[in-house]
Amino acid sequence: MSSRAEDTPSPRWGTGKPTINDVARLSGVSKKTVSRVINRSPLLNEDTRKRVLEVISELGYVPNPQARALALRTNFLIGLIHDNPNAQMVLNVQQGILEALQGTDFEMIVRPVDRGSAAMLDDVRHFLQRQRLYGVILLPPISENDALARLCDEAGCRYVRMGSAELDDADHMVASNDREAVRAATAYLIEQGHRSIGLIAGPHGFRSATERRQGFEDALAEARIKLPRSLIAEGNYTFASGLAAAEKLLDLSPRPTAIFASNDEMAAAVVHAARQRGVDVPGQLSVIGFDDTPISAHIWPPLTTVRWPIVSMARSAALKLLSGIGESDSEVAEPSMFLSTLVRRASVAPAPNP
Amino acid sequence: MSSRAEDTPSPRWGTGKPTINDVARLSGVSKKTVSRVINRSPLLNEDTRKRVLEVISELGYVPNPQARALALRTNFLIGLIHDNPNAQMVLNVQQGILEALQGTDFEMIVRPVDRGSAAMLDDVRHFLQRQRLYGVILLPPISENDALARLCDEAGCRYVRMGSAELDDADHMVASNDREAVRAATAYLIEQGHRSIGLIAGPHGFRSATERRQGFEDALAEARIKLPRSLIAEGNYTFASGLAAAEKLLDLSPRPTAIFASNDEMAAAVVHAARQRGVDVPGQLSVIGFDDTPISAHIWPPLTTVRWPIVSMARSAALKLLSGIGESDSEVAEPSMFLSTLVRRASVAPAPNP
DNA sequence: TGTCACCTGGAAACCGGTGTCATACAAGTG
DNA sequence: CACTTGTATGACACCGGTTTCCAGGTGACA
Repeated sequence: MSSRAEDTPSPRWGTGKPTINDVARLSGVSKKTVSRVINRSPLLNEDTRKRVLEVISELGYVPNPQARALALRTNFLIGLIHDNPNAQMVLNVQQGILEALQGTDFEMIVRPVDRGSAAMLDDVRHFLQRQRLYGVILLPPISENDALARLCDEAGCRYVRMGSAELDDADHMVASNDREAVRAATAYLIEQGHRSIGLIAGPHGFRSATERRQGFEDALAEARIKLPRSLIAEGNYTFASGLAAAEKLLDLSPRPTAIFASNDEMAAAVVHAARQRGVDVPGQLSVIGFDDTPISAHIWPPLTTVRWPIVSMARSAALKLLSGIGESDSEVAEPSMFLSTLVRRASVAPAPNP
Repeated sequence: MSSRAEDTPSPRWGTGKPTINDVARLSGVSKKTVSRVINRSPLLNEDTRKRVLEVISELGYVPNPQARALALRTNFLIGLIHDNPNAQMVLNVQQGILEALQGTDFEMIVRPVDRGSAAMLDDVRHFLQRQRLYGVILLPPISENDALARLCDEAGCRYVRMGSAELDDADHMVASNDREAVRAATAYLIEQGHRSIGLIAGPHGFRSATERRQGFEDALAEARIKLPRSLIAEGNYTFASGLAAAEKLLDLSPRPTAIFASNDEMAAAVVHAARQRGVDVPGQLSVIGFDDTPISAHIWPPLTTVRWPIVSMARSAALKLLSGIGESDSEVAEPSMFLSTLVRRASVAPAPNP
């Protein structure tokens, strides 16, 4: 029909949908009044509200979120920025966030990033500037990156970091007490008579790794057990790295009688490596992991591990965002510290007699 | 300043950001011309374009996506609707979709739903109506729900279903050839001398379950092996259900010498159950799974399994959405059928001599 | 009854882009 | 030279909500 078309994506919505004007006309009030009904303004005649609501449901009117977003200068989107340490964890976090968003107008958009990439910060900056999200949630391990938090500040974007460390800043952080949880787990091994306990630490520079390692050392120190350097191996939270670390520990002589791995992937690798060389778990080797991911229950023997309430933490992080960080009107503060607990399964047995 | 404030969420963006008007003023052209530059309109003087681009980069101008969305009646959001069958799979799909969205203005929002819930369809309907997404991608197993596809049609929302069946409708579907892949996997077991092979089927009513079962039966029929009913157990793709099914099969006498499980979770359960009752895998029992999720490589022994190119499929599904389904101008059709392949690991051995 | 504070609701502006159409100007054409 | 054709640009309405500002109506109170 038109003489020439400029190149634009073809629209699709907005043809048959009723607008706020239709509602206003049919209920005999102004747009503004309808808007007041939608936004639950308290200064509003009860009869008017009812009438408008009737028309709304009759017409099946749904306010256009784009228009709302434009007018309100908020886009009702929460971002989840993560660099996938573990699929189950990411999905649990998504679940927690979505639980918090339930019943609100907010939605979640997901942004995986590449921790290793040099362009990571620029990517995120670009992302934040373009999308102008209401706020973002940062997942460990990338949440430990302070530059990222500064970036959010600069971009004027609210944020909450999930972590496994002490709270530096309760307004922007939700954390679990990894150190204490690992101390308790290690103490449990010691209780079972183990004296030669190997540690597969997390990657250098990660707060969670440090916390877990400290918890481990706390327990040994309490029991006055010395920790030779050789009993410490490092992995980067992947199965492959755990395998290498486990092999190193299992080749020691004398072999440790127990190993604490800083996450389940690496603990699974320990079990894997042990089986490969005919070492019986838990008969000759006890193993404890961390995370309580499904794999810990599915392998044989099922892993004793530390469960951290990741879904609750994520939910709390999202609520914290929505309740307006640092704004004085947040009535009930969301909890910021969560307790992890030891889940006892079959991968731990009393230490064999020498 | 104002005498009274109505209750609205506090805005946060839009205070300091340069707008298209700023760019227009500073480069001495009209808004429309700036808009043309942004949208890469071809009818545009090269010098003007350069000048505007300079001003844009100088100002650090970023177009407001909400305003664009409103004007274009499209919100540049792709929805992923899934009911979590498996964390790794969901995450792989997210990765594939995001790869496809890379460099476009689109973002992905995630919507997990509860397959069991009666309110599921209403939830989704409500979600689609409210968000007015550009399009959605449906993941199995929920993608097999025809009512859901109809819902998308009614809501005027583009969609692509990912599946494991034949293509009913290549415009709206991306699929893998499960049947053939399972046939090949089963044939491999037969090649290894197995004659008594158990099947842990997927849940009744699921297309993927049917396809895989048929592939299994195809292979047996080819080799003229009879399949007694007792060798078929059913699970619902969870570890727990796999455990129950595995126990049933392992308690048979004579015991099957191999088991094909319709996904890795259930295959892992078979290994788990076997170990529990001292049956050696693969010495006394060979196992094959399906999906090639990480657990298949991490348990001992590592599982032989069928890998389907889920990331590529998801990427293709997203590209299919973006390229405008059913619109005549889609130049190169996205591939719709993907081939799954057998990954041979240590869980299969030749059948023991009776 | 007059004054005033307090609700309520309408008109118009606004959020920040894009579409339509008109216009100015250059080049091609018979 | 008048007339079409085509290119580059601008004015202005519009997307569908929200907000500002103001006026009319109401009840309380002197």
